[in-house]
Amino acid sequence: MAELDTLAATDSQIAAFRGPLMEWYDENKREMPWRKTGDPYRIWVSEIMLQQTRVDTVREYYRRFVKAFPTVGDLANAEQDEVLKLWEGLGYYSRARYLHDAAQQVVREHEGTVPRDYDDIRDLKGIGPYTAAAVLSIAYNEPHPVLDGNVMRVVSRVFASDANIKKAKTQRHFRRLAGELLDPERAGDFNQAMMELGATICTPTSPSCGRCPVQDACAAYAEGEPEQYPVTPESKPVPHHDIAVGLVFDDDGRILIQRRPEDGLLGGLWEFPGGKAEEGEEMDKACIRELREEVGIDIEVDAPFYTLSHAYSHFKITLYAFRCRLIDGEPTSEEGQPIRWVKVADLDEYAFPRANRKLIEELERRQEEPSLFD
DNA sequence: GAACCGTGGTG
DNA sequence: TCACCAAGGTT
Repeated sequence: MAELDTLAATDSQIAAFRGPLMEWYDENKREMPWRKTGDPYRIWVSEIMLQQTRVDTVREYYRRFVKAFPTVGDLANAEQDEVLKLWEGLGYYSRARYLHDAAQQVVREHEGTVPRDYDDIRDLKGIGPYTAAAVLSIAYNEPHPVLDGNVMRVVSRVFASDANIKKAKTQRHFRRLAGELLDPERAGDFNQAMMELGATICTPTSPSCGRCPVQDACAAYAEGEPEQYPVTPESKPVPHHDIAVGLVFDDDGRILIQRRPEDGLLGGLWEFPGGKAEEGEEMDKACIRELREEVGIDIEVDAPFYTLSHAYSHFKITLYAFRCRLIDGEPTSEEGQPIRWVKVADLDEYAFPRANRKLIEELERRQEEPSLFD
């Protein structure tokens, strides 16, 4: 096994890689909405949405987003609530907040033009090494190699490197190797070709080496077991929490919602108030306690409403929702966490997390069938 | 360096 | 069913 520091692309390897990859890409590239434009702003939007998110998931979100905000200026002038509503369901909501902030920064500091300089674009919130290289290469054809999960897998196989891809040192060398393979004349196409190869041919399990255009340049293929690359460390156990939330109705049939703090999990989204149950605590008691602590009201639990399981990025929950009535107190808006009474029909105007959306769907279902509302 | 940050598809 | 993981970035 070669050491990372001595690993390098040979001339023959580059020759067997660059040309065949580009030919394959020209013949096989998939159609994507953001490939119909040369607008650096739209390419930027697409790359933010594509972070840790599949192409097929992004397509529709992208279309709606650039229709609502055709230019950097339009996005900069938008309200955060409007941006988050368009991001609802896509996940990693800090991406939307950062993109919104960065658009205002581009208007303020760059006259509304996406920077072409690496350090300048890296200064924008939400743009790291990958996105900077992606936008610069695709929008401006600047020769920066991208290193995403696909490229990491391709590089680890081409060079048969068993280095841990979670380590910064490994990524530094893999980025260098990707740069050695890069076609400097067609940087944007080359980067997209690398990612598309990883997504469609050089897949994590059972790669299609028989259809691979760079088979002859691949050391892992020569070894016979490309699936053993890349090497990743074993994952840790995922924690589980029980969550109690209250569907609190007032006398007019409106329901109480609260916006989450800007930072952290689901930041800036609206939700039904509630929180984590304590060890051994009954869920209805947890609901009463949380509503007292979070919004300063006394409520009575009418009935269990719905229970669901949900997985977040690094923990899992079981969510217990209860139908509640306001007994005493006026809901108080904590700092940065405004509350609002909303008609069920108007809940669609707000951005909610998925788990809450499931509750809303159930609410709407039972409103159409009042008999289901015990 | 490592924890944190969503969601849906996949085998 | 459930662990894995996808065009990563921030703190």
